[in-house]
Amino acid sequence: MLKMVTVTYASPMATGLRARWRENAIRTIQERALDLFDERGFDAVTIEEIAAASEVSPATVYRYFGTKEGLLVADQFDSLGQEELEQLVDARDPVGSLLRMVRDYEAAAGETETPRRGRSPWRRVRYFFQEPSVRMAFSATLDRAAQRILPLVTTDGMSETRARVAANALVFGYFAALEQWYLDDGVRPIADYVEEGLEPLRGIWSVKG
Amino acid sequence: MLKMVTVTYASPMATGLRARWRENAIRTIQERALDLFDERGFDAVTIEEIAAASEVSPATVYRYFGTKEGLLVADQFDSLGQEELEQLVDARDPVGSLLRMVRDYEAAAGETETPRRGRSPWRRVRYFFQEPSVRMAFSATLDRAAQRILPLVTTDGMSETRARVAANALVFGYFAALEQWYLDDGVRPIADYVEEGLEPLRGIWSVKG
DNA sequence: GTCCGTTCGTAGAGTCACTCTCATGAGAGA
DNA sequence: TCTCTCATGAGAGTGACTCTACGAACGGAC
Repeated sequence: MLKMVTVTYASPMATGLRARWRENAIRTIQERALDLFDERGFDAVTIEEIAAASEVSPATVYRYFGTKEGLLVADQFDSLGQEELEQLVDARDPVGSLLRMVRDYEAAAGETETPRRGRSPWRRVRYFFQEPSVRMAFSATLDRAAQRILPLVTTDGMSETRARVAANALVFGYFAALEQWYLDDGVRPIADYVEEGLEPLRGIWSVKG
Repeated sequence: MLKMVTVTYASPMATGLRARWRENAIRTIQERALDLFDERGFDAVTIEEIAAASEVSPATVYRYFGTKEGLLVADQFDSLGQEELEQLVDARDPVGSLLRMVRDYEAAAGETETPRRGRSPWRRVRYFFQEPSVRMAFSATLDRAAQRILPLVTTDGMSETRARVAANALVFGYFAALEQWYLDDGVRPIADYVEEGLEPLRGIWSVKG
């Protein structure tokens, strides 16, 4: 059975008590889940166990994450509003835009998270590439991202077909770069891989239609 | 629950009685399934019903197709041997190779299948883009295809990262072209969309690393 | 501080995709 | 014709995911 879900994520900077609890629960569930996955493997852990370990009901886990895979693939992209996305993406240079986003993300992550292994993002990303069903869910997220950026990477005079190809190339090219980063044990920053790997794609946006 | 499956498909030109029956069963199951899906929608049909309509046991459906989505996404690529693939793909011009494969496929399909709507490939492809879980399964197939062609599209001096990006761009670019073809109601042959859409990707293999 | 409406987590039952094991029967080879 | 092989079917089981109330606590209004 292959399910697809869209989940509403918390609004940024929630202030109420209720919202605070929610944010905390989300974090707790994700951490407990990751602990269990690391300990016994993704398939061997049930949602019920995760819920119990997080002291919430299974229904709550589904409400927050939609699917088991959603526990790992908390899609950054999906939570972005279309307007925010428009501000981030420059149709003239989508590769550069992506690169900037990756750099910003890495910088932000470097501040809040412990750099040692066993911590994010390593811990999660491992499953993206090792656990087939998670990889699939991640692919689906990227597919959705491609659809969303489609209008943003379409330059004047570019045919719709080429625009679609371009969007997919960009997004799944990022996937490829990320995988190489993972396979290299993350010795260099992700941005390096994206920059080097996607360089040839720049031609797509500088060639005449 | 998101499952991933690899299924062994029938060897080409099976000669025995047993094998013949098998091939026939596979066709029957797929057709009955498609009938039911068209009639009541993908989600509303259970494997049990498909099995009953095809006069086989549910276990057999799973044996042949692995998943419910597998009934629609009978991956052409997965059934190809690596050697065959190597003969088909020219590392100098992967886009051209893909184009040739698409043209051959369309030509072959044009002979055996009725051209009118409601017949393949239209009937099946509709689900690729409309049914989320099927779309996901198709993405996964393409992802696997990208991994398989990786060594075949790597030219001398191309870094591994760029090779990965190239493979993904090619395969998911094809996805994009196919979707545009679908959205256009298939008025022009698929090959046209692939040719036009992937044209800018040729630069990837003609640019210096 | 109290009351009310809304929101949100929980309980519980149900569906169905998918797995596994085992026994049987029918093709395939001698 | 006999036996070996192996695919099929039967049946039980697992667990992801859904749906429908229900109850409680939050937040605002006064």
